[in-house]
Amino acid sequence: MEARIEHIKQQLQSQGYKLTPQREATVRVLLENEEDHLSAEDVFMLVKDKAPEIGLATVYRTLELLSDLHIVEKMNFGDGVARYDLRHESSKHHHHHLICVVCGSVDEIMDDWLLPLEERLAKEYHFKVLDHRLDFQGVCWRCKDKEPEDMNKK
Amino acid sequence: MEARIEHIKQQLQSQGYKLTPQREATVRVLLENEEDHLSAEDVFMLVKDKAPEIGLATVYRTLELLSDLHIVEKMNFGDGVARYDLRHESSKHHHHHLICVVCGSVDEIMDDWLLPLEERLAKEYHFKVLDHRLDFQGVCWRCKDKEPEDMNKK
DNA sequence: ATAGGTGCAAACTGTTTGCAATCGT
DNA sequence: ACGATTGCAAACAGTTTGCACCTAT
Repeated sequence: MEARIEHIKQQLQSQGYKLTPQREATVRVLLENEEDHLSAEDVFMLVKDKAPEIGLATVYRTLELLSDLHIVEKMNFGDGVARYDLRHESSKHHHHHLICVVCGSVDEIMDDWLLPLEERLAKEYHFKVLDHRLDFQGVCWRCKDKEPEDMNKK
Repeated sequence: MEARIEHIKQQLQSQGYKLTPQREATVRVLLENEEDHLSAEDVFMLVKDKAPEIGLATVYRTLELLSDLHIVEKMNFGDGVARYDLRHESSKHHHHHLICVVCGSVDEIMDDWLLPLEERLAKEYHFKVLDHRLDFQGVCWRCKDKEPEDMNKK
């Protein structure tokens, strides 16, 4: 964990940015919630525990910066709220999301199932794929047992 | 075209809603721009030609209503703007998007390539898929020839 | 008359920005 | 001292909502 912070610090410094206390606190929150797809507001509230004086704008600026440096990934499920995830060190991992329409949970699956499709796209549509995202809406295993009372969204 | 409006009218009426002139004008705009992924503001401006007195709120309400009835699909590429598309009559078609990072164009491909994956999800993750979306970011055939000068986003 | 629908303006939400104060080197 | 960074508040964009009016039954 310290090693990963150190690594991020170097990434920042190599681009002329500093790892300020606020930025470090933000990164730590992201590290501690790596699987959670936090919104900026979520991050803000968690960071306040570590650095109570921080402002929401700083969190936004930090997340934006980290996103520009491809240290975090900014994503966006259809609800108009940006969510942020630390990118995993190795490989441009493509994660896919299982979004439960009942409880709102977002699980991740990491397999890269789409390589064959990308090849097909290149061939049939002459489209050069740089990245992709794949989200499934449905019912997660946790909710599948409960009675299906409220399956209509909102 | 008139037939499709008639069909939508019946869908509305079967749920107790009316096809008011404003709603009809909105639907016509969607029909005339079926491939365009219009934002609410786009729709608003186009509808004003047909029904100048219409308010933006009505457009939002209409799009929301049509979305609830699954007549249009509300979608959202990462830019914080909701976009709307008429759903194609037949089948719950899953369209996938080819988003060009150079020119911003959004092409659609209609094939349903993911059925095998959905089966695998059910088996391996016990996730019941209701819908999915798949977007590819990359370079479209139109831009691929031009020199690759400006590949950095924003 | 009554319920649904509309236009307008105000409210709200998530995000960005201007700016003066502050920090680290 | 200098440029980068911060906190705050105000600005912003897209969307939603409250409400009085309207319009078909």
